[in-house]
This record gives sequence, structure tokens and C-alpha cells, in this order.
Amino acid sequence: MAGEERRRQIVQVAVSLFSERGFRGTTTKEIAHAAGISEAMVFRHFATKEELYAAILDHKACSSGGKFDFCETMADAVSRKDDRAIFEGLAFSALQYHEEDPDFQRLLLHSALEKHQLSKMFFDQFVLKVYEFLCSYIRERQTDGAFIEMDPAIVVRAFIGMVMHHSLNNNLWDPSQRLLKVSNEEAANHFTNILLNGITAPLSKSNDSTVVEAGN
Amino acid sequence: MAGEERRRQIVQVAVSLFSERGFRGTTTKEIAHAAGISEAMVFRHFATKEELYAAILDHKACSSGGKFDFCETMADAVSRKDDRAIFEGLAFSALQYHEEDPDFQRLLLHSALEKHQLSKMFFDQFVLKVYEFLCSYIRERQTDGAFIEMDPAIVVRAFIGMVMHHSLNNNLWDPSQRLLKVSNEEAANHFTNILLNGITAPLSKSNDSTVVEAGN
DNA sequence: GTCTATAAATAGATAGAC
DNA sequence: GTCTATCTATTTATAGAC
Repeated sequence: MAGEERRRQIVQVAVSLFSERGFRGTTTKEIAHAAGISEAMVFRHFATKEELYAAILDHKACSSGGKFDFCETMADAVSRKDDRAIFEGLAFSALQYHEEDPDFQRLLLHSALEKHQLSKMFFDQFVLKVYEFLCSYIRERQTDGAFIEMDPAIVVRAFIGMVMHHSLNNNLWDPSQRLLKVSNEEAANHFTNILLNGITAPLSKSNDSTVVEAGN
Repeated sequence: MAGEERRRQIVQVAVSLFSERGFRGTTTKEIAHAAGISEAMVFRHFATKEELYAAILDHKACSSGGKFDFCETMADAVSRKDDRAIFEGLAFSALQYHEEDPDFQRLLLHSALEKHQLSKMFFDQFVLKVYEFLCSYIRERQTDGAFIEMDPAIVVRAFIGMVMHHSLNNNLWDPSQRLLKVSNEEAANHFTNILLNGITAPLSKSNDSTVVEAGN
């Protein structure tokens, strides 16, 4: 196998194993075996285990950095002030992303617990931006009188909390979904209902009957 | 030091280290050093490292099983149908508990990622009961016409999500609280406002103006 | 109950042949 | 580019003296 190709293969295998068992919990021998090569080959491509982890960082940073460019995706909904489209869209794409790539969330958790860089990078490059984006939008809608007065950050915390915790349940705590089994569409819809009902100002609420209905 | 006392000390030290660095990430040498004894002493009290982990399970199961007997604590609020007291009380005590014992949440996460028993035990003995308790209460209030019709489990998922995700942020993702800094009282209050506003039926909502206010 | 010394297994990492 | 063999440090675990 060619150098670059093998390199990518090793990274891919390592992502899968690190996400499953953590950085410390995964041995270079296991990685080599899973890739169908000898340990020496792993160290030919990556001088140290840490360097392999760094390569994963790059790999994940690139792939997720691109996918998560929600600011543009949401630009239209923002200009229309379509609250529902924004929150439901955000929730749905987050749930969908984590369902399609469960490794990423696990990798992130391991990284946060082990105090590696990945979680900090993700936080700075992504979470921070989501908060800024949503907070600024919420502030705007509060000025409009559409949302009640409340620290926008806590509204974002509440909403992201519903979404991420649901994702974490599906992925980590309750993979067999004993507690709750809903499609991502339904979940995004219901979380958005609860949030918008919860923060929409009484006056404008009566104008928008679709928000009050639980949906489905 | 006496046998039992030393044993408890080792467990305590191990909890702290396992929660910080995970089971695989913590060596028996580190545990011994942190306890101010030799490694041989650790293995005198616990035949294997796994056995030490099992002792932690017992220790944590006992201590948290007692503290988390919310069903009784909440019995009064339930009989009064005091929605706010129930949700705000639950949120506050969860936030408070995790703030006072951050090790537990980290230990639980490590355990879930490493697929050890602790997380499953916690899930079965505690999470499941909270869901049953809250779902049955929500169903009752829906029958009363106080709450809108919606799968109770998703309401619980949403609320627990706000609370646990906030706790996780304080504990793991954003310990310096760059994104949001609020007291546990405020957080519990705001999350409850959002939830109750979000699920309270339109008719009874106008009766309860305190819910609409963002509070402080 | 506590220690030092050490065994046995495994980890990360390298050397050198092909 | 790939392997086998090997080195070194570390980890879990034990033996035996005090």
C-alpha cells in the first residue's frame, strides 16, 4: 500500500479504537493488528503515539470544521427570522451528525476526560461560535419583543443541553434506547417546541399557533 | 493504620485518581504514592486492580443511593402538584450534588466510556427511577389539562438534558465558565422557567404569571 | 501492617533484514 | 513498504523480611 494511503488507514483505525477505548486504553499493537500490519509500520508513519493522536486532530478538525459551517447554512433562516428553522435545523443536524459518526462524540469525551487538546480545539473552534451565533440571534429577537428577557447564554445552554444530552443518551448511556426512542426529526421538533414555547413572549405567542402545538 | 481504615483510605484515593485519569490511566503505583504507602500495601487490601474498582462501586453505590432518594423528598410537592418545586428542586439538587462531588460525574463518564459496571448500575438504580417518577407525574398533569400533550419521556429528556449538560459544562467542558456563569439557584430557576413555559397548556399558563417571568 | 526486592507481562519504540 | 526480533521502561502482582 502507498505511503499516504496507509497513513490515512492508520489514522482511521486509530480514530475508531481511541474513540472506543480512549488514548491510554488503546495500544499501538492493537492499532497495528486492526490495520492488518505490524507495529513497526505504525511507528514508521508516526514517530510516537502522541504524533498519531495529533494526526487525528488534524483529520477531525478538517472534516468537522467544514461540515459544521452552520453560519452560512442558517443565514437565510436568520434573515427571515424563522426561529423554528434555526433551532430545529441546528438540533436535527447535530443529532444526525452524531448518529452518523458516533466515534466523534466518544473521541471528544475521552479527550475531555484525558485533558487532551481535541476537546479544547472543538470547544474554541465550534462550541464558542455556536454560542456567539445563537446568543446574538436571541438578543435580536428579544429586542424585537419576540422572546422574553433572559440571559441568552442560558437559553443556548438549555437548548444545546437538550440536544447534546439526547445524543449522549443514544450514543453512550442508553444505546438500546430503553428510556426513549424517537427519530431525530421528532426529537429536534419536540425540543424546539419546548424551547420556543418556553422563551417566546406571551404577546407574539398567540400569533404563532404552530409553536404551541406539540407537533406530530 | 488499622486495616479497615487503610482500606477506606485507598478506596478514597483511588476514586479521586480514577475520576481524574480513568481506570486504565491510573497506575497502582500512583494510587500507592497518593496514599503514602507502598504498592504492596495496595495489593494486600485488594488482590487485583479490578477488585479495587469493585470496592469503589460499592462505596459509591451506597453513598449515592442514600442521597438520591428524591421520591420521598418530592412527595410533598407532588401531592400539592407544585410543578415548580418539583422541577426546580430536582435541578438544583442535581447541580449542587455534582458541584460538591465532581469526581462522581467524571467517574461515571469514564465508566460509561470504558464500559465498566458503574454507569450501568447508576443507570438502572437511579436514572431509570427518575424517568419513571417524572414521567408518571407529567402524565398526571397532562390528564389534569395542566401540561400539553407530548411524550412525557421526551419532556424528561429535555429537562434532564438542560441540567446535566450544564453540570457537564461546569465540570468538564468549560470549567472556567467562559460561556456562562450562573449560580446553581439561578440555573435551576431558569431551566424550570423554560420547561414549564414550554409545556404548560395555554389555558392555565395565564393563571400563573410567575412562570412567565424570567425570574432571577 | 509495612516495607524492599523482584517476578512476569506488556507498553512504546528501534534495528536491521528483505 | 513491510516484517521479525529486540530493547527499555512501565505495570500489575508476588515473596519474604521486619
